[in-house]
Amino acid sequence: MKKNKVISPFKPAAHKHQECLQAAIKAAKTHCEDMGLRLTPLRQRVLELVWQNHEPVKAYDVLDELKQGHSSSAPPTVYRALDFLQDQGLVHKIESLNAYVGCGNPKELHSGQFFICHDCGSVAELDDADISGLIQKKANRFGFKIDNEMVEIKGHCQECLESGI
Amino acid sequence: MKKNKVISPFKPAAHKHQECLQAAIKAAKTHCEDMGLRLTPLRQRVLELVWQNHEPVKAYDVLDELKQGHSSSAPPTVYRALDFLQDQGLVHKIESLNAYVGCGNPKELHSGQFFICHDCGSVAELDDADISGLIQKKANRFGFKIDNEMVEIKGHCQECLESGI
DNA sequence: ATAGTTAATGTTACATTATAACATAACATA
DNA sequence: TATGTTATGTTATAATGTAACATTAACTAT
Repeated sequence: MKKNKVISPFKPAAHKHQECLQAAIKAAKTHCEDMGLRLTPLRQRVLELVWQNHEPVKAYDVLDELKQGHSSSAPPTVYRALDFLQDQGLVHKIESLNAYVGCGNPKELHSGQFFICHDCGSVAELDDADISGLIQKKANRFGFKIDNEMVEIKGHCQECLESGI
Repeated sequence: MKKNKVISPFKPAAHKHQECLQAAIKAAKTHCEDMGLRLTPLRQRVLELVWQNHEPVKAYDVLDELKQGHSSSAPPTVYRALDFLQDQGLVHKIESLNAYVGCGNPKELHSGQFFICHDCGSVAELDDADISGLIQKKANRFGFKIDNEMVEIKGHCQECLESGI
């Protein structure tokens, strides 16, 4: 098992997003089956909507799109589905944006470290054991027991820097 | 200059909060004078309210208290003051809580790393160059230029663990 | 001193994000 | 099929945050 992974790079080079999305849905299905949980059509649809691109998506934007095919949707519809997906590690919430991104790595529950480009809006997720480990070490020094870590880094991705926006 | 500081420890042992608050206000005054900025009575009052304890405070709670002596207060009153104080590094926003904490270290603009106890609600701020440096190093690997880092760690502080809540 | 300028605050209205509470429907299984 | 559990529907409202414009206070340069 690699310890430090780039879960999701910036603007994955020349990737066919349809396949990317399919893979995520498939991983989610497998994960839920393994866990004895139900990836209902509603939950799957919300997951697909979050996965439409590699940018964080707002709950109410998901809601608007969800309504197109599912007129009974209301805020709780979306928030419940997002809660479920978050609990399973299938999406992460970006706290500093009040927005959600898909995660293709539901296997091990993790928090992840997010790098958010101000220019293009896209997000890269790392799951870096060095960062987690260092934070853990620092916490140990004053007897703090970690439940959950949130690391969100804002700045400019290489591609945007190079294109000189 | 020390590189790794505990800006604000958990439940500062046997501290007289009145003095703690006074020191923060004084530091704020000095900082604003140095910068040629106005720590108006309103801004100072908001800073005092945020500093009432070492826990994150909600904007609307500040508003409620502010209204007691300043009946014309409305949401923009508080958010403007908080924006000013954040810009000056006098308070930090804890994004994962939508809440604000005072910072006694306005000198150097910094992001800080926050350790938040689920049990007692208090927050410790580190300004740890090792953590920042490591994040910086990881970012460099994929050409990401950091503007701002947010590190918010949730868990249980030593005191609460020991008291076995 | 005072007119012009900028910064700060007042005020109203509204936008965005999220949850409570209870009703109904779908599913699981004895 | 009766029964409990999980998921969804529905209404209402809470919590968080901002836009836009009016007014007041403070600063600046004559």
